[in-house]
Amino acid sequence: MSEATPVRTRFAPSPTGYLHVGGARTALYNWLYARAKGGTFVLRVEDTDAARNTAEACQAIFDGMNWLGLTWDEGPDAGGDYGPYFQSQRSEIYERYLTKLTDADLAYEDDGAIRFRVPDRDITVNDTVCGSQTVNLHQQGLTRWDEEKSENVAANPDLVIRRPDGSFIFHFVNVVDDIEMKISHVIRGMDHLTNTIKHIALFEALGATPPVFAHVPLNLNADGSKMSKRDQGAAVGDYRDNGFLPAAVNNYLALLGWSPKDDREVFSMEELVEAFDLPGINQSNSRFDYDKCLWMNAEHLKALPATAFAEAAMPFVEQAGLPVDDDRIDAALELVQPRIQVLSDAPKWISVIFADEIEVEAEAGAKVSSRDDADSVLEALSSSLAAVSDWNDDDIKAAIVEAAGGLGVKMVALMLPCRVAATGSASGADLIPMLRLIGREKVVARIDAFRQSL
RNA sequence: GACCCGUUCGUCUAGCGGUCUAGGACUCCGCCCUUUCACGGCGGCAACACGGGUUCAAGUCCCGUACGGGUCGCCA
Repeated sequence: MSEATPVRTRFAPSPTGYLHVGGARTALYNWLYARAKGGTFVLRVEDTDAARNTAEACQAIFDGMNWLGLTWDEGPDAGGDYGPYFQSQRSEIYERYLTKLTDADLAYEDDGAIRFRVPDRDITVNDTVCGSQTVNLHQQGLTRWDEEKSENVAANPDLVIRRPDGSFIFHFVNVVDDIEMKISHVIRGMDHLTNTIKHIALFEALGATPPVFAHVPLNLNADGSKMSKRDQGAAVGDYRDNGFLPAAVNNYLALLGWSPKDDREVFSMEELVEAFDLPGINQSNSRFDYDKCLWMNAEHLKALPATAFAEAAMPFVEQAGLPVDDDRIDAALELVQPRIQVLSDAPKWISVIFADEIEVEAEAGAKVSSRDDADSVLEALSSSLAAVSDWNDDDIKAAIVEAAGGLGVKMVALMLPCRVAATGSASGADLIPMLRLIGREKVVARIDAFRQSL
């Protein structure tokens, strides 16, 4: 029977001006589940709080989801049979459902507002992640916690579903929309778990069968605090700007609160769809680990074909003002692909190839200049490299070996001085290919200049 | 305050009564590889919140405590 019910999941964000990673993960789980089950993923914008909802705020959500590749089958722009997909445009539907309630005497007016008559009986939610719990809302709602007084005060257990100004309350529209949009599975944050009892009461009062619920644990900062907009890694847009791959972010987010139950960690989107299922969702909150997210991105970067990597890196190269038409760009990118963690690192690593002048980092420079033989080492390097007629990797290496031989030291001893003098840094991409790309004249000139500065 | 959910290495997690002297991953450290820098390979440090039960046997089941999170709105 349930097999016959088509899977329809939804992500219902409220436009806040950015897509939060917590929201993105919820969206991902809904998307993944719909894809895995051959179902439909619906995007619905919960913009009933008109004051703070703007077109730009909505666009930020769409941009974030599009970047992640979490495309929706129904929703804004995509259309669908159950629109409109903005709650602000669905008042007529809500009025119709409200009439159902009032006609059945399940709602009544109270001081201009309208309240739903909460039933005085046990209601049970069977959550896929958290198990089942039973509550009598009527009895529990008799008192309520007063924040200012710090004590419980008498309360009306009946739920306000429409304000005196005619606007509807979240709990009501949320349920109505899920009924109207034929949502089969509600996958959302654990913060809604307790509210779900209210929702079920509403579903039942409206004569609808509640969907399957799966409340996923929350993501917190590394220190256990709540993630807010300013926190590192909180906004999806930052990942795009910092050179993360969407697949890597999805991969990391998927693993934060869900596990395939084996030792696999690096997944493509297709593999994620294949492996994802509701029982794999964990029950406890998790903390965001930016380092591991970086590692994940590096893994995805390394797995990219060289052309795809170059394509992904190019915007960052261009933004840094590097000569994108230079024929050494592709070779340079190939050199850094296995080494960088985020695409935005690429320009830093390769800019030294194209720069007219370089600045030697103080710490790196000191490592070389503090050596007694610094001057003779640099001189040997300079003259040896200057004499290379065919500037290729083998001959460059041979020249360094030769310089070392002349000084009676191993080649290894010259690598760091050479790197620092030619690139200005003690670390970076594979040195000999780097020297090749920089070019003989520049390499020699830089070594000489560094020697002068000693 | 009431109610709800949770608690395995610093972090993400595997574990669904014996195979756990608790496995994998990130981070950190060491070794190897190597022309440097990295990658990679190998190895190391590091956890069952606490207390009671149940059981021949508990990380795994039950109860309590502590801690963390959430909900109690005419916010979403």
